[in-house]
Amino acid sequence: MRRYRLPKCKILRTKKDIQQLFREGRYVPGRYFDLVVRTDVVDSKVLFTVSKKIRKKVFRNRIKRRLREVYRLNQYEISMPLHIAMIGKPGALTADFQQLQAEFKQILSKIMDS
RNA sequence: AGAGCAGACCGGACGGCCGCCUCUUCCGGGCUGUGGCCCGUGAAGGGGAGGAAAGUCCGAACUCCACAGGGCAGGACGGUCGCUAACAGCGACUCCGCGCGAGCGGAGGAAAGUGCCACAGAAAACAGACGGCCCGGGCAUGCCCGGGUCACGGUGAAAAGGUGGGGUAAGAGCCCACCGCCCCGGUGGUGACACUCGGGGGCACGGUAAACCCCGUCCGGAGCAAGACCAAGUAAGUUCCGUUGGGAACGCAUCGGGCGUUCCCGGAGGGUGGCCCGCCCAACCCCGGUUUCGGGGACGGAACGGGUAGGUCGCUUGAACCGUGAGGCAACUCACGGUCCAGAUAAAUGGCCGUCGUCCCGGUCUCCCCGGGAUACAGAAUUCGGCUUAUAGGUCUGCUCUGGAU
RNA sequence: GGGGCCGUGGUGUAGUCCGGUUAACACGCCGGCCUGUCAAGCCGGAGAUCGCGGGUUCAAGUCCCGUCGGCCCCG
Repeated sequence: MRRYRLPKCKILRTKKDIQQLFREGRYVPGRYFDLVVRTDVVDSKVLFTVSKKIRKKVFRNRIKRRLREVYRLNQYEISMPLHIAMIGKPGALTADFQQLQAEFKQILSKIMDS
C-alpha cells in the first residue's frame, strides 16, 4: 500500500533551487492558489508560500498547512519529476478542502498535458 | 434582586483515519585509528505553542569589542519605606484630587537662577489706577488739575486670603473674632508625614519644570543576523598613513663618524564606539647615497572593492516548575522533597471527519426535541523578569451602593 | 530575529528643535481674462479632525505616553 508521506527532504529549501524555480518556472494562476512549475528536473520537490498581504501569521501558516495536505494526499497524481511552488491566496483559508483538491488535480492535469 | 469596584483563573472536551518536527533505545547498512561516527519511506516509546508566543517599551543573563581611572556632555528614573539579580516592576504606607461608596488617578524643587504667560483687560509678576467712590484746589456746579483707594464694575486660565463686625472723607488686616496661611519649637512615626499640642507673624510666597534648569540615584558600546568553527570559493586586489626625532648618564670603540643599555622630553597613527584629561598599543630589514633623503620588501592600521548565503556549535537545566513547611500585613524570602517540560531554520507542533459542551436565532413556546449559526485574540525563533496592547465566552473570591424580606 | 527612520490639502515638501490663535510654498484642481482654438501667461477661488487615542498646559501640528500604517539597514 502506498503511504502518503511528505518528509523534509521532499521540500525545496536551498536558495539556489528556489531562485531558479521562480526565474525559469512556468506560472499557472488558480482560484485558491497559484503554481510555479519547473519540468527540467530529476526529482519531485515542492514548497509552500503565502503573500504577506495576508497580514496575520496564523492565517498564512494555516493556508500553508492546508496546501501541504493537498500536495501530500495527491502527490501520486504526478507522473513526472517536477519542482512546484504553491502560492496560497486568501480563498484557500476558508474554502472547502474538497475544492482545493479538485483544483490541484485540474491544474496538474493541464500541466502534464502540455 | 439590581447596579458596581478590585483581584485571581480557564480560555473548548473525547474519539477515529492520514501526516510533520525532535529526543532515547533497538534494527539494518556503511566507515573505522575499536573510543565511536554517518546514513535510513525502518521499528517501539517520550515530548511538541501562548496568556498574551505580540508590540519591542523597560530591566537583566549571555557573547563580542574595549578595559588603571577621572571629568564633561548625554540619557533614564523621581512621595516614603521595603521587595528584587535588576527594572520605568511589585507590596505596604503618606499627602492631594475625583467618586455617596467599594475604589481610582497624581506625586522632588517655582522664597538658586533664566525664559514664557497669546487674546481680552486699566493692570499679567518685586505690577498698575480705566470707569466708579472720596478729599482738596480752580472755572459758577455736568469740566479740569492734584491726591487717596481696591471695598465694586467689566476682562481673563490666572488679578494682594474668606466671612462678620469695628473703623474711615471713602476705603483697606487699618483693628478685632472665627476659619485659612506661613515660620519656629514639641510630641509620635525608620520615613513620607501627622497632631483637640505650644509659641510667633497681619499675611510676605500667581502659574508653567511631559520649558531650560537645580537636587538625588543609576547608566561603557553593540547585539544570538551577538559570536566560534568547518567546508566551498574569489582578486594573499587597489589607494592612503605609520614603523621616528631630540636630550642626559654610563659602558664599548675612537682620528672622526659611531654602537649598546637605562632614563627624560617631544612628534605621527590607532584604541578607549560623543568629547577632554589621562592611560594603553604594535611593528625593521635590504640597496643606492651616507647630513637631510630616494627606492624595494615585510609588518601594523584605515578606507574602498571581490567571494560565500551551505553545515556544525551557540540551543535550551533555568534568578525553572510543582508540592509541603517556616518567616513577613504584603511584595517576597528560606528550608526540604520531587520533575525534566518545543528547539524549528523557505521555518515542525497539522489536515479531514464524528460525538458532546457553551452561547445566539427560529419552530415548539413548562429549556424536552428539531433546524441553522457562532465558538475570540492570536503561532515559539538565545533565554529569563516586568510593562503595554488585543481578546468570543465563562468560573471563583473579597468588597460597595440601592431596593425588598426577616 | 534585531536595529533605525517617517506619517501635514489630490501629489511633493516646510513649519515640530525652542508651544501662541487666518498651518506656508510649488505642482495639480475650479472659475474668469487673453486667443479663431489649445497651450503658456495673468487674475481670483476652493481644498487640512496635521495617521489615530489619551495626557501635560490657559493653549498642542509642535511636549509626554500608547497605538496603527509605511520605508530602510544588519548574516
